[in-house]
Order: sequence, then C-alpha cells, then structure tokens
Amino acid sequence: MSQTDTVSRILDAAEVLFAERGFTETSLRTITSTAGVNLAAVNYHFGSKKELIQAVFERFLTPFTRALEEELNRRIAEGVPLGVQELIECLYRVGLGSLGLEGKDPQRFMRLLGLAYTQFQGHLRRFIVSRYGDTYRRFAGLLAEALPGLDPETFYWRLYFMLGATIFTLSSHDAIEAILREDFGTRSSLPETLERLVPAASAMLKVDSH
Amino acid sequence: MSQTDTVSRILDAAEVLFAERGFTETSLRTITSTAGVNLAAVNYHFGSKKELIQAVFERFLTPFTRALEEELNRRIAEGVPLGVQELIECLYRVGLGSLGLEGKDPQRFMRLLGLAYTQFQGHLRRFIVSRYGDTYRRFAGLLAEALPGLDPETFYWRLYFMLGATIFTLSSHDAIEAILREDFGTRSSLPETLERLVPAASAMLKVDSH
DNA sequence: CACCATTTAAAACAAACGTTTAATTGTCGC
DNA sequence: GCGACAATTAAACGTTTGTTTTAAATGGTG
Repeated sequence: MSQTDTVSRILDAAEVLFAERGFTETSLRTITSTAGVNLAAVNYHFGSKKELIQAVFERFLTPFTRALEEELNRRIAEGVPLGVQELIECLYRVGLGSLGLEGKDPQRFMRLLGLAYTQFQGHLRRFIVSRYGDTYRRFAGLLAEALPGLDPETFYWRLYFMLGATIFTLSSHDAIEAILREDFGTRSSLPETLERLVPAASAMLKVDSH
Repeated sequence: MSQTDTVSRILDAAEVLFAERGFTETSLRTITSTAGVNLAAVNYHFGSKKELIQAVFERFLTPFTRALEEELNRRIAEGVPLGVQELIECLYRVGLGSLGLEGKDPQRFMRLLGLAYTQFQGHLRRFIVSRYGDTYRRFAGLLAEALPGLDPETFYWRLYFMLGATIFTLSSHDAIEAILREDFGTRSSLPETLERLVPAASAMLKVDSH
C-alpha cells in the first residue's frame, strides 16, 4: 500500500466519521480501523489528531476556494456587474460543483463546516481564517458593492445571518428533509433547498429596514 | 449544604461550562470542582451525565416556554391579528426577558440551544421535542397564518433558515461583535443585534420568490 | 543489491473519563 | 437522644483516550 493510499484512506474515513459524530466523539482507533490501516499511521503521517482535523478541512476547502476565485474572476471578466442574488447563486453553485465531485456528498462538507463553527476547536477556526480568509473577504467585498447605501455594520451582521441560515440548514439537511417528508409526503433534494435559500438569503440582505 | 443548594450549584456550573465548551468537552470533574461539590453528587442527584444535560435545558426552557405561551395568549386575547414581524419580535422579546432574569446571560442559552442542534446528543433532541414541541408547533402555526398564500413546504424551510440565522448568530454573538468592533470601532449589544435580526428574518419569511 | 521511507504489529504509556462503592456526616421526626 | 433516611465524602473501578515505542516486514528508487 503506497503512502498516498494510506494518507487518503485515513482522510476518507476521518471525513465521514467526523461529519457523522463530531471530532471529540470520533477516536483515532475508529478512524484507523475503518480505514483499514494501523493506528500509528495517523501520528506518523499527520503528527496529531488536531493536524488530521486540519488536513481533512484543507482537502476540501482548498479546491472549493480555488473554484470560487476562478468563478468570480470569470464573472468579473465579463464586465457585467454582479448582483446580490447572482453572487449568492455563484457561491452555492461552486459549492455544489466543487464539493460534489468524485461522488462526494456536499452535505457532508456542510456538516463539517458547521462543526468548525460550533465545536470548540480554536485551532481549527484559526487555521481556516488564516488559510482562506482572503477569498472570504473578497466575496464579502463584492457583495457589499452590490448593496450600495447599506451601512457596513448592518451589512456584516446580515452576512452572518446568511452564513448561519446556510450552514445550519444545510448541515441538518437530511434531518429537516425527513421531518418535512413525513408531514408533506414530498421529497426535496439539496439543489431544491438551495433554490429556496437563494431568494430568502437575498431578501434578507436587501431589505430596507427603515 | 442543603440538597437544593448542591443541585442548583451543579446546574449553574454545568450551564456555564457546557455553553463554553460543549458537552463532551466538559467533564463531570470540571463541573463538580467548579461547583464546589463532590464528584459523586452528579450521579447521586441526576443519575448520569445525560440526565444532567437534560436538567440544564429543562431549567431554562420550561420558564421560557411558559412565558412564550402566556405572551401569545395575551396578544391573541387583544383580538388583533399578529403579523410576521410582531410574532418574531414577540419570540425574541420573551427570550430576552425570561432568559435574562436573575442576572442570567441570554446568549449563554442561545449557545446551549445551538449545541442542542449541532452536537450529537440524540437523547437531548428527543427530550426537547417531546417536552416543548407543542409550543413550538403553536408558534409555527401562528406564523404560518400570518403568511397566507405561502406554500407550506417553502414556509417550513424558511422557518429553518430563520432558526439557523438566529441560533448561529446569537450563539456566536460575542465573537462576531469582537470582529465588527475591531473593523468599525463601534459596539453592538444583544438587543441591538435582535433589532437588526427582526426585519432581516421577517423579510426572509415574507419574500415572494416568484 | 542496497537504501530508505513506509507500513505493520503489538505493546505499553500516562491521563482522563463516567460510574460505583462503602463509609461517614447531617438532619428531621418521634 | 435516638433511629431512619437523605446527603456527602474519599477512594477505587474498569474503560477509553491520544500518543509513543519497539521491532520486524514491505516496497519502490537509485
């Protein structure tokens, strides 16, 4: 078994298990036995559990961030100014695209993102901000440009409202979908939920509160 | 030290520590030493850690739910039909009021609510739904009445969007506030944040997506 | 073939965890 | 004051955790 094999097998197993149970609730022994590798392999390749957690996030956030940057460049090169709804659609579409490749489940990454914000892993938040903060600030800047006249403080609070609605909803998507399916008998896929989320989030950003 | 003393000292300590670090990351030893009681007191009075977690939630959710029910009764007795914005305002104001009594920090309860949804404590979610589900459904029903013409599925999804925006934002209120204070030099209190959240959440519920 | 990184196996490590036990203390009704 | 029961205490229980260490085996590269 080659190195890349062992490393990615560990990452695959950790990704799934972390998303299902959280970081503290997932032991290295569960990860390594799921991955079919030796227990010591984690500390050999990653150094520690903390660094393994960061590596899991790096593996999906780096392609996502790159894809978002490229999509923003492409849209800006067209010369058409980007509206609020278009920017949010862009964000979601890149997420569905870059995270849904290779049979990966986009919701799993949403669960992980949710964990990064709600579990108490200070090192992880610091890692994400330092690594991907620039792209986040660029996106926030474009969104602010599309909302002229809105005072910056209100804008940023609403940005967090939107972040909360997105992460919370999508990371619990399966659970919510199960409840609604029971009540209404209908199914709704992740793209359908995003179609509902885009206008709702846009309305929240654009509303005139006075 | 009387029984009520020990019990409420444990609940006080657990409430703060759970909100700060989460359930798994808070040990019974930390709780009992913070509370100044013996380690075995938790299992003696509550039975297990799971039941302690439930007791923490029961202590603040029961008065909150009762206060919300009473406020809804009061408003309905007035005969004036309740609008979307009024209902959301009502919810937040009751939260600020009933949870902010006795020097308690409303944000702490928001953090706990966030944990209840994002951490993996199946027993806790079941406990909350079975105990407080009726009031939740009553509030949702009133809100749906205030939004005639909106198809039920879209309504419920937006309800979750609102729940996410509220819980996510308020449970991270201190962290977000610190970031914005650094960027803008201004402060914003929890009531001020709620004043921003009410119109944003209302707009999200009311928007016509067609 | 020799080298070196990789992987495995097995074991041990100290630390932390939730829980239980048995003995002691405190308190209240009689 | 005494018996009964609730409450508190110190100590130990058995697991599980992340991590490290030893050794041997494996595999590809120069």
